[in-house]
Amino acid sequence: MVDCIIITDSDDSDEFEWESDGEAESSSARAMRNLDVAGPSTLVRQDSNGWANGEAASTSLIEAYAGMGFPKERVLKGIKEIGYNDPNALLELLLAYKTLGDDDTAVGNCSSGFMPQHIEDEDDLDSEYWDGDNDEDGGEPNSDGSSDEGFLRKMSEKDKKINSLLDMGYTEDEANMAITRCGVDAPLFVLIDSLCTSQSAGQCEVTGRCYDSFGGRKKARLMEESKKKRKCYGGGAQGSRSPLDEEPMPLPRTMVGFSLPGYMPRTVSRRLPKQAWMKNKRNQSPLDEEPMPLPNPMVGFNLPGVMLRTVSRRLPKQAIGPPYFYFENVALAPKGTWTKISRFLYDIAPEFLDSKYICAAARKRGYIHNLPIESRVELLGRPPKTIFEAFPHYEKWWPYWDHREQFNCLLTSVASAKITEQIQRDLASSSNPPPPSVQEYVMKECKKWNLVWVGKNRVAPLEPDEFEYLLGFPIDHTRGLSNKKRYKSLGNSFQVDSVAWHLSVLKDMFPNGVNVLSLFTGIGGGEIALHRLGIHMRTVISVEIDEDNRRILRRWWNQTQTGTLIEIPDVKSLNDDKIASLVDRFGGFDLVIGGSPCNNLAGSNRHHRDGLEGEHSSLFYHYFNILYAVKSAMARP
DNA sequence: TTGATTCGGATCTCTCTT
DNA sequence: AAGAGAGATCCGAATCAA
Repeated sequence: MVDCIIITDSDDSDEFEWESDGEAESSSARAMRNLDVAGPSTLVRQDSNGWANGEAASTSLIEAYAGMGFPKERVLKGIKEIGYNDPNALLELLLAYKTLGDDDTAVGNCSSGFMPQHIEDEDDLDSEYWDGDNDEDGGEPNSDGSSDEGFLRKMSEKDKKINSLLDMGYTEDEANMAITRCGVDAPLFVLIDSLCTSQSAGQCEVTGRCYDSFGGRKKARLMEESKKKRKCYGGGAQGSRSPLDEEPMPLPRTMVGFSLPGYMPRTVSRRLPKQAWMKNKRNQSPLDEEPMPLPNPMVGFNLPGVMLRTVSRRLPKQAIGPPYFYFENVALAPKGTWTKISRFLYDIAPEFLDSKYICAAARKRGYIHNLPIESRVELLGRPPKTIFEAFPHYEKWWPYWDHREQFNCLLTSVASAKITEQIQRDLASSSNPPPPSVQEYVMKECKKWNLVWVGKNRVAPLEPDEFEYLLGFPIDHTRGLSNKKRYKSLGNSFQVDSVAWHLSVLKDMFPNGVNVLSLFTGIGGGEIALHRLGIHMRTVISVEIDEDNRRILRRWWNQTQTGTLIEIPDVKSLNDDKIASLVDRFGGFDLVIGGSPCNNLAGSNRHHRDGLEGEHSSLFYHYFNILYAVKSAMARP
């Protein structure tokens, strides 16, 4: 029994130095952000209009919307029409502009392509599953045509299709589910196949405990039908078995599949032409999930300082905390991955957020959580949103033809000297400005590797401490490791400000602090987010396989925290008994947080992008298992 | 159809330690 | 000399937006 490595009680929170000596001129800005003052004063609460502390909205507002991808001219035009006082209406107008292109005249009659106002509709629809209450019509979550006539026509079509499916022996639930999933315009055969697919997928070959929310009502029928209907996909190819196969794997609690409360309308309007659909089907195993479209822009449910229309999502009863949970992974995972993850996590819609709306570097991530999403609070000391805000000293050598304002995703490795030297040679032997072909090559490499200009014709990768700064970590947080290791650990971590935005709702809910179960802790992005929010961590059970990462967290903990840190190296060792014992010992967990390994999901993995069943990414199922075990242990009297 | 983006990995060489 | 560890240098494709 060596699992519990360390229990630490530290009482000194003032000695840690965020700032290293001899920083370049940007260090003052960095120091400002890294003044690690926890507590209410670090928070900026938004007023009812969504403006932080009633902040004036003029220039920063325009910049904020421009940062979201809206042309400044249109922002100005929108402000002329709406004024500053109603950001929700303004955003809606901008989205309408975007939807309609330049045809502004029709704005008044059009709903936007992705606004969360549809969420409640879908929510209602889905909540029928949670409540087992079918007495309401599922409704049509979204439609471009908003006229009454169009609406009635669609409802009539829908009724016809529901009746057809009822005649075939499907239940009203299933019929509604298929229409929700495929759209009311989908041909009948598409609806039938979607039911066939979801049933066979839902049954898959997983055995063991079952958390079927249908309460067994349909199970026998599903078992029988899935066997029968799998034939339509030509046999039993079930894909490769995961390393976890020897362990009983609970089924997802529901098999609702693609009907996601809180998810965007595009989810339910995916319609493929028959041929494309057939082609698509041929390339998928019966277990493949429907793809989940990503929102564009990827702004999550709301952003600091720019509140969208108030989003109120209703979670399934089983998903409601305690414990609260927070799961993170790459947004651009292989097709169907997020649908599957969501299916395992109460069918909660992922919140897709690109951190470029929070900081100066892109980081497209999906977050599934059961946290409230209203009344989020922004950290004081907003992170820089552009490259020059973050590193003003680079402006000196930045050529005018490099138009980057933000970095791409910070990965786990950086460019070698060979690349930067090649760039230097090419530029030195070119005219000034260099010819378009050279510019194109240089820019491609700069974007690919996040290179910065550090001298005449000279580019260089970001330093590890610059990674730390951009990702919201204290400067020198990972110092002491090799550079290679620092890049790797940082590249695998959270963007702290983004996560803090989501977790900020816990501040008022747990004035006495939280007990945290932290899975795949890494270098402690979640813990640092909580700390920067001024949320006291009474206990953190941290599960992290890498000794270097554990050491970094331990060092940070000892210098900033007064609570108890318990480290567990291997997530696989955290069985139900151990979880029950921890729950007993600490009185349960308030937060279960973690981002499971993305190795097999990430686009830059050329060798083993094997999806959720890959060697590392399949550890997601441990997150799922552990969450359910915690919930189960906490439910016991 | 094209272009842009992407929490990576295998293998080699170099350096340091024993 | 052997081994360990760090760094360097290769290596496309899935996915999505335009």
